[in-house]
Amino acid sequence: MNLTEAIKRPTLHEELVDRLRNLVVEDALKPGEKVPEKELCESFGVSRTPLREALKVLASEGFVVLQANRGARVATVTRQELENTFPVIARLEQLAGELACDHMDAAAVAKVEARHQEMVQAYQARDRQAYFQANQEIHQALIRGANNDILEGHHKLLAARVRRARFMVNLSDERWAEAIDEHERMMQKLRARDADGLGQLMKLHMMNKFAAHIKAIDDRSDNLGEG
Amino acid sequence: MNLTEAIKRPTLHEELVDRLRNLVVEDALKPGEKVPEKELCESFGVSRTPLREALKVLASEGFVVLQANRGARVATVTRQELENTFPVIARLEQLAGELACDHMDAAAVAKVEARHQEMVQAYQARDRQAYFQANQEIHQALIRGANNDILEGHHKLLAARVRRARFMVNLSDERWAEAIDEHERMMQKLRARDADGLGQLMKLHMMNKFAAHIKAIDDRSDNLGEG
DNA sequence: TGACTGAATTATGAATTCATAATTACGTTT
DNA sequence: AAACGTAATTATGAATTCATAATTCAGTCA
Repeated sequence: MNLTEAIKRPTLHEELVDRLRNLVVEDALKPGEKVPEKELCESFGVSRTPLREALKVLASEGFVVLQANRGARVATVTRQELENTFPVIARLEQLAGELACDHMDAAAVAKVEARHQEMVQAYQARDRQAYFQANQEIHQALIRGANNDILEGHHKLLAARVRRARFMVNLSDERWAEAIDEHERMMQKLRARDADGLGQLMKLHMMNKFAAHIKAIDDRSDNLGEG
Repeated sequence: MNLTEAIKRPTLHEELVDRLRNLVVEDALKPGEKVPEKELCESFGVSRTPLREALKVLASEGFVVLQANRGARVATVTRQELENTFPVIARLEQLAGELACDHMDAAAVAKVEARHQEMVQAYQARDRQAYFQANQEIHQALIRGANNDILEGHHKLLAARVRRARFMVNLSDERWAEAIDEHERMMQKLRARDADGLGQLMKLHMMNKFAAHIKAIDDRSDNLGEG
């Protein structure tokens, strides 16, 4: 055992990147808006240099777009981008499911079981907030259980990139019931340590989730007469 | 048709990020070395501000690691990281293969065919340089053919991250012959527009490539007595 | 009144400066 | 001579400054 663990104090730079990314993901900065450098500097109490460094990083992650001599704007997530991102996330989740079956220990599986029960209860109570929370924790636990930093990192970025889309659409009752059922089957595969099975289900679950998402967006567009 | 296409002059920032990343990928800056801020500033003719911005981006991409108050070092690609990265790339290639079958037009397929022939000829001439070149172009064309920017971007990053590993190991004659055979079968699937088939083969091809890679590394370690 | 011109203002990109942390060099002590 | 402690030097992170590009706004002319 190593007693001299490296001290992990987050640097100003990382801190700024995280805070800024959250502003975008949590929708405090709206898509298309220009990023108010000055105000952010004041509210964070830093000068422009570290803030701009953070913006460059966020740009490389796709959360903002830089326009030469015109600063940064919050990236808009287009329909096309959603459709491109979804399958990639689905494949990463598939891989994660396979690896998680092999790598998670009993304690980790038990934790997922617990979250799963919480999620089912949230569903029965029709508590969307609690449902989303438990749902996200389950997926995170499975990704984490895959024990693959690269996979986790890329998944995290992609998931954050489309998370904002969640604010846009409501989960239909029908889809909600389906999702619960899919999760139930996923748990069965996990208990049985059926790696390929869990992977397949997770991929399918994601693609279904995304299809419902896209459908909800389309329906709303129709209502607004946007073709 | 739009005659007023936006002028795409690469900004100093992007230019720097690309140049620096190339220094790492092409092994001009060796893993573990500290990044010589001063010299790079002089050789690029820029001040520290934009260079450091670029370093932050490279850090988020994983090519360098930042140590608080101790600057940047070129990231070392560990065995563990290779083993984590390979399966992720393989899944992305699988998805790319499936999408490419659906999206590539006849001209694009013809181009891949041509590169494939060049690659086979390079193999027959045992011209490793030409082989690697053609091989990479084929994979890039298939990824591009998937017509999915998100997929392409993440694949590009991951591929660049492990590309340096190519410098470390030699392709064995046995594996070389296998690889050619796998590519031949991939072409058949592409011609037949068998999306799932091509995806499966591309995943398999990647995993085989990586297994050979790992084996070569292990063999060399054995020779050096590194256990 | 509305579109155009050009000066004033502001925002942006990049260099420079400054405070501080880390490293090195040196002298002291045992 | 080796190890420790301290001063000098260097490197780093971040603020500030500066030159330039973009935007705004007032004034002019059709």
